[in-house]
Amino acid sequence: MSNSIEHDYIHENVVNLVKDNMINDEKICDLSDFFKIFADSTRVKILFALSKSEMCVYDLAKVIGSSQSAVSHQLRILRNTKLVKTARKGKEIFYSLLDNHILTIINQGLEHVEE
Amino acid sequence: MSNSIEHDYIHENVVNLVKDNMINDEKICDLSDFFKIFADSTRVKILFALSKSEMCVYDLAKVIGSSQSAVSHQLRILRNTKLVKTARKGKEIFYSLLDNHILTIINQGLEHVEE
DNA sequence: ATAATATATGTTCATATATTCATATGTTTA
DNA sequence: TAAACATATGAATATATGAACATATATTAT
Repeated sequence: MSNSIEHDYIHENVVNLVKDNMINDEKICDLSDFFKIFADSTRVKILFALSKSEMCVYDLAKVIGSSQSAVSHQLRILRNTKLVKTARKGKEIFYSLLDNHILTIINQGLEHVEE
Repeated sequence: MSNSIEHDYIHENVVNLVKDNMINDEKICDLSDFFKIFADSTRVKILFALSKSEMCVYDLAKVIGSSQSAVSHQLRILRNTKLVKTARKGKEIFYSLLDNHILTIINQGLEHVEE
C-alpha cells in the first residue's frame, strides 16, 4: 500500500476535496480587500478613535497626530467602504462608526496581537 | 451658550478624552501588521485551503491556482508570522494552520463581506 | 458678496509588495 | 554517488499605496 501518494506528483483526492470546498475567487478578493482597510495604522487609529466618540476631521487629526489632509484621504476610503458615516453640523462634519461590528474585528485582532 | 465648541478651532475636551483612551502606537502597528497578512488574496486562499486540510506546497499551488514559487513565498510570510506550521514527510513539507483562531478571524470578515 | 473656516481632492513622490524566472537547497531512490 | 523530485530563495520587474503639498469646494459669519 502506497503512503497516500496517488500520482507521481500530487495527492489528487486531497486537492479535489479542498478545491470543492473553496469559496469562490470573488468572495476571496472581497475578503482580502476588506482586511486591507485594517492593514494601515492610520486607518486603525481612526477607527479606534471613533469607537470612543464621534469626531470632526480636525479633532481626529489632533487625536491621531496626523495631518488634516492625510486623515481626510483615509476617511474617504472608510466612507467608500461603508465603515464610517458622516453628519454635517454647520461647518464641521462629524464622523462615526457605521456599526459596532467593526470594533469586534479590531478586538479580535488585538487578542491575537496581545497573545 | 455656545454650541459645544470650546475653542475657536477644536473641541478640546473630546480630543483629550479620546487621546487618553487610545492604545499606544506600537500596538496599533502590530495590529495593522497583523491585518496586513489577510490583506492579500493569495494568502487568504492559502489559509482558507489549509483550514480544510493540511497540504504540501505543490497541492496548495494546485488548489489555489498559483505557481509553486508564489505559494512558497507567501508561505514564508505565514511561517514568519506564526500562522502556519510545517511537518516534513520525506521529500514533501506539509503545511497546516497553527491554531483555529485564524479561521475565526476569516469567518468574522466573511460575515461582513457577505452582509 | 466677501472673508474665514472646515473638509475634500488631484498630483507627485517614495516606498512597499506580489509575482516571475532562474537557481539553490534538501531529500529520496536507483 | 548521481538523478529526480519538492521546496526555498535571490533578483528583477510591475503594481499598489500612503503621505505631502497645493488647491478646490462648501458652509457660516460679517
